[in-house]
Amino acid sequence: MFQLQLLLSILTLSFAAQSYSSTSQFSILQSNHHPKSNLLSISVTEFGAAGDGVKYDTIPIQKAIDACSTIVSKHRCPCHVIFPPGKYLTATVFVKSGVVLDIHQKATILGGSKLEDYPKEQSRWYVVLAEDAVDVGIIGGGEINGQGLKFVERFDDKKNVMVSWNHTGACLGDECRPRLVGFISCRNIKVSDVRLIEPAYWCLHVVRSDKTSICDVTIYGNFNSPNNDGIDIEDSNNTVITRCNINTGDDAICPKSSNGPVYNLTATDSWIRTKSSAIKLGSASFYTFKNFLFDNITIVESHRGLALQIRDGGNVSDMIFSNINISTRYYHPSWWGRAEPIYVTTCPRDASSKAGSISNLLFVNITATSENGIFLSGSGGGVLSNLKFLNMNLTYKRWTKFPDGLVDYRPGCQELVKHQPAGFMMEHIDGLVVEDVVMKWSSDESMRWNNPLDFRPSTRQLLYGCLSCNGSLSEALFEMAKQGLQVKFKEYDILLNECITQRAIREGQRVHANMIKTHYQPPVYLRTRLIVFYIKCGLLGDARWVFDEMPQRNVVSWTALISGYSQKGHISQAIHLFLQMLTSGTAPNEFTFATVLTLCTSAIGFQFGRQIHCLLVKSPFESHVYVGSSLLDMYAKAGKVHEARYVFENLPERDVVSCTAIISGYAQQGLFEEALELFCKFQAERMSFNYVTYTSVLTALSGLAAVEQGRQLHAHIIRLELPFYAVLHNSLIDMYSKCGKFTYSRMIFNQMSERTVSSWNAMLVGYSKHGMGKEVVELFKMMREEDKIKPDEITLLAVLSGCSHGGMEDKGVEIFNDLSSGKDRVEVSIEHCGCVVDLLSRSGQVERAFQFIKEMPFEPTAAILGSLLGACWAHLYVDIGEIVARQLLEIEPENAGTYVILSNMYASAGRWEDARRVRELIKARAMVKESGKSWIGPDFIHDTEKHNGMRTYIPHQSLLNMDEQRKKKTLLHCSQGRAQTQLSLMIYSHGNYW
DNA sequence: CTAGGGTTAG
Repeated sequence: MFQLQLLLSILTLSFAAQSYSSTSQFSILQSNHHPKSNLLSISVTEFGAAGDGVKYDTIPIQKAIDACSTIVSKHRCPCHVIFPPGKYLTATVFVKSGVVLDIHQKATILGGSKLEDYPKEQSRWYVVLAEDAVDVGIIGGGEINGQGLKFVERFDDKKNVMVSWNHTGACLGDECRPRLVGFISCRNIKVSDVRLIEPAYWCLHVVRSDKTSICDVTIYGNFNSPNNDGIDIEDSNNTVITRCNINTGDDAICPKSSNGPVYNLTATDSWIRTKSSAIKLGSASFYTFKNFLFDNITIVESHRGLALQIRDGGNVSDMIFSNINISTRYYHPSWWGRAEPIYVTTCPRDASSKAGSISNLLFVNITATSENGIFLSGSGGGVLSNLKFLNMNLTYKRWTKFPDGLVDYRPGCQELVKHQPAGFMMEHIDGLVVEDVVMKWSSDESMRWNNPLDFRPSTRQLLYGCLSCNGSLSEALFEMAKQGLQVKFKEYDILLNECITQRAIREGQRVHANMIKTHYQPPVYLRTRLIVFYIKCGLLGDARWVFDEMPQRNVVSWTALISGYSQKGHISQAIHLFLQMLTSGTAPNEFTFATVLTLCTSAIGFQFGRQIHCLLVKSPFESHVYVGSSLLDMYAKAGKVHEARYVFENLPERDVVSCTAIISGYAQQGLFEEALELFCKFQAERMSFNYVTYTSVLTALSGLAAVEQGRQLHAHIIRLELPFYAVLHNSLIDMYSKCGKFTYSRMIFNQMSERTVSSWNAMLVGYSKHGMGKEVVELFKMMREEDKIKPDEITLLAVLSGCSHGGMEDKGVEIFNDLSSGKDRVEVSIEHCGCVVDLLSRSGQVERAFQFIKEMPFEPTAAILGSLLGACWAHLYVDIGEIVARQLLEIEPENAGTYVILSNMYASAGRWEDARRVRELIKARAMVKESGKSWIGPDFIHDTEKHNGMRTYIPHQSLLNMDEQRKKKTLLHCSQGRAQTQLSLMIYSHGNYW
């Protein structure tokens, strides 16, 4: 099989190399640099190219190419366009069939940085581009330079920020940069003996092409530029890459199957250095990769060596990697890769992605020195099959100090997964041959790799098989049915685990049924697994049934069920269950606390949350990170940011979630500067973030209308190549919209693969806030026509307020009528009614507004009546105005403004006497606006407070500050009062924590 | 075995 594949690859190699000369039968080429015959070569200088690096030579170069093209069709032979020594500044030049760019060793084609000179379609932004052409090439020993740094934002490792962002306003982020050299739908391509330098984006891009030979090409891209891939072979077949030297910031050789398969790719005798993956298969690839050979390749100082990251479906098979020398190391964790010499995965990008398959890989004669191990992870739906590792020499040692070395990077599959490093990390593999593999560890103690081979559970099943042959659930179930009574703990455990990971409802039910049928009495552990299984499958009732039937329960069973209720939003049931748990005498653990505290984030739950905190103080879990983030989040959500911060500062350990929780705590309370300050602080401390952090930071930036910083953060987010998260996009939309940058927000909105109601709302609110009534109405119309997402209260509020401020009064009323009845009915609140009154008032329909107030199911607020009173004055509805003013004065008798409007209205209507009377009234009552009073007290109520007639104990500031000894004493003291609520009883009735 | 942070309005 493999021999055959090798043969195929070699055949491809010779075929592609010969194809050019076979078509150029008339070629009698002269020496490249001293052309004697003008017939077969044309110099760009003949068409007026200056080559001074200043003046744009786009037109002369194109004329030379076109002239050459004419020669090609006339004489049916190839024609060379010669670039003599010099610097030729240019925007896109289009290479035609039969034309070869022949660049002198001392000549450079320089990509211009003015994007307006490039073609209209961004898809054609290349410095050199061939489309639908045959027999094309670039040769001659010269250079094509994309001047990437003039376009690109760079990542500054030291400062951990992006710098020098360039864009034109017509485009955003990645799209603002031309690629360097492109061949689209071409055949017989030869790129040989050229230097491709500093691309602004991808460097050499071959798309939907056939028979390409790339040899003796040097590629250099700035190490800190994003997306400057070396060679991208997209939907193209029969490609040979040989004797190339690639030193660039992003993936060096990157086959992509975006719209079609990639067959027969050979890369040999090359040298690669990259801050990303040296060889990467599977960046947004959906189709087949087959018959690839990589031989005699040296990879140095890269962030990942050989990477097969099949995250979007597609089948990969028959690959050989032979004679490869790899060194991989850590760089900043925001770059792809974690120093794995070999990385193979089929983890889908996100829940909606198809799982691809990978089979028949041969790694032979591989030497690697790396800071991390080999990572082989299939996924539930995409097992890796038939992997062979022969004759490998692996050395593991660390020589850099970048963090997060113990975390593998599987975006979209399970997010970041912490694990001990291993020589080979393996998961979901079927068929593995390892022969003559030597692994050595450096003596450095810090590595502590005592697990050369780590088989994750799924792999163990497949390899050692208990019940299951080949890991197939249906076969395992068949076996289970056959064995009946014989099935015991271990088998049930494996089966249930598989059912849980695959969310296989029917299968899990059969396992459960088998237990019942055979009168098997599952131990607490297995019953708990059943609970988890039912919860994961959304069958809460069944989970509860298993729980209720349990003869004994442990903390895990309780916590699992509480969490199940919590996830489904059944807050009170969850709280009730927790109280039952306490009554039963089961001590909560850190998992329970982390779960239960999240139940207290609503206003109703806060009192309860404080009591949990009391309980926590006595437990050993007060300073646990997970518990701490829940706790601080609870305080923050209750508006108590100081307490939240206090909890945060006292956590002995911080992580992304706790840091994000405190940032978003500030942001949600409108303390945007504080949120940003913390974010910057964490950044300086090299804390790692994730999309949730960025979402919260964007909220803060949006609140401050800080577009510039928002844009920088956006650039940074793009660079991270995160999988799609709607919430993150929604925050971006909100940020740009609030700042009035609708080109950006709308572009993000339009490009979203899946929108949520918040996406629409963020857009609508933006338009509304900027008084763009027409846009509001149009977008809302689109939302209704698309009919995918149901509008909610916020949608209605945004639309109504947008219409009222954007001169679309009638439309607003119409939409209100639509949404306050019918199938997509929205719960109407007093705010909505206020908007409607405003709409009617503004359009002069004072009587209708008045009628509406009478009929609406709320008592009108002063603001609503005030807006109507204003309209009465403006449109001189004195009778209604008098009634409204009276109502208003009942609510706010001391509001002088009401009298003033009333008096003015009388005056406008010529009722001078009434006007004077009202003015007298103002004077007589000597109305002065009273200054506000309030009672300011400590946030933490001292000692006890009355609550529902019961006494409950609340932690107060002094308690938080106390040392352990005093804390206990105080609590003990508290516990002497025994008339507490049910919970308080639990807390204090024991001297120690259970 | 069980656990924490997230978008839109006011």
